[in-house]
Amino acid sequence: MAASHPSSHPSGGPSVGDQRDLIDALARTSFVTMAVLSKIGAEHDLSLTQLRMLGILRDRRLKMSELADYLGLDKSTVSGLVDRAERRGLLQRTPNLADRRAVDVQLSPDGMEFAERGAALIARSLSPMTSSLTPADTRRLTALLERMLAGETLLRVFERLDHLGVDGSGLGQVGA
Amino acid sequence: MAASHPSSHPSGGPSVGDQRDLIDALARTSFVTMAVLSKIGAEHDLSLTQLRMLGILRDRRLKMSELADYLGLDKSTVSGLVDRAERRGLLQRTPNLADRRAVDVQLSPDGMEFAERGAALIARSLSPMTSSLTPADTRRLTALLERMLAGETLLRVFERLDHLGVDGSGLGQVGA
DNA sequence: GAATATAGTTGGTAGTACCACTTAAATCAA
DNA sequence: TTGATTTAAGTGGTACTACCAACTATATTC
Repeated sequence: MAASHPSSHPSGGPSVGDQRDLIDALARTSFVTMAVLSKIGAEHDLSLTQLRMLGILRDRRLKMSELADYLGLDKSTVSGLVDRAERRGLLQRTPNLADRRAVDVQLSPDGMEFAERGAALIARSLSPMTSSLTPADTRRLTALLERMLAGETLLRVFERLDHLGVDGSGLGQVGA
Repeated sequence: MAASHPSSHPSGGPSVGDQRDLIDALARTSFVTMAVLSKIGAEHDLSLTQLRMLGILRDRRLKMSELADYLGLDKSTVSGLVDRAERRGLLQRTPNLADRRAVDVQLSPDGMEFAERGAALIARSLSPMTSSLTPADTRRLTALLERMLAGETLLRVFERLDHLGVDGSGLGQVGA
């Protein structure tokens, strides 16, 4: 995760080194961000995944399988996640009216309040990191990240990964 | 995870809205980055944590407890992680010469090669996202992230979280 | 040299996440 | 319209992650 290479790149090249630097910075940023999120979750007995689930359900009511798609997880995994969250009173299952096989999931009033306060708490916990920037840099960084993310969704990212031969050119097999 | 608020902020204010925008962008970026990392790991039977461990050990040889600190995990958790990685031949435990209680961990030759190829693969997999930026923006974004991260380590972040009363002003208790 | 602390491991528990399988409902086809 | 297939959700089983409490062996301190 820590690159070391000449920071200038060969004359006409596509700035491979710069890309590597950015990727390193992204990875580090992400680990820090995730660590904060997961720590805050842990303080309230919520895993990152549960946190994410609440975040997604904050402004949506979804069928189980849709929720699984959003999270990028197997349906059976989501069954378990929803079970536990329902047991804690954070969300509710209700039968889907249009399709009697399907089950809708939505936050309970308690869950909604919990999610609201959680979002505020997360913002507050990350702000020490973000506030080390000047206001102008803050806006610049946000703009750049948004430009980079434009049109990116987990689904699209995964599709690329599937198609672009992660396997074919992969790591080979070392262990069992 | 998706904010919606007026993008300009009241005259003299400390740009609370801008901070929120940045935090949103960071969270989204992190989820995408993590999703890619964990997908690639999964293709090769490595969890995010294992991936991270290999990344850390790529240019370091550490005692178990130091590794635990780097990862922010309990020592017993790291015992298990190292067990499994060792079983796959990715790393080796060797007794520490200076302290006979301690155990050093380092990548095996296989593990080193694995980690090298993994780093390259990760770079390739994230590059579709990063390459949507112009070379100049790539460098700008990297610089801003690095400025933000300057002096940030997981330890410092966690310390702040501990001291800054995440509990006191937290979410209250809703579930069990 | 005895009390205490530290390094690492073990055992136990809860949660995450997968796959293969099952059941019920919906859709498609002959 | 019945019969085959697909789809939604959940079960059971396994492996891994991560924690805590307890334990062993070595270090440090008094």
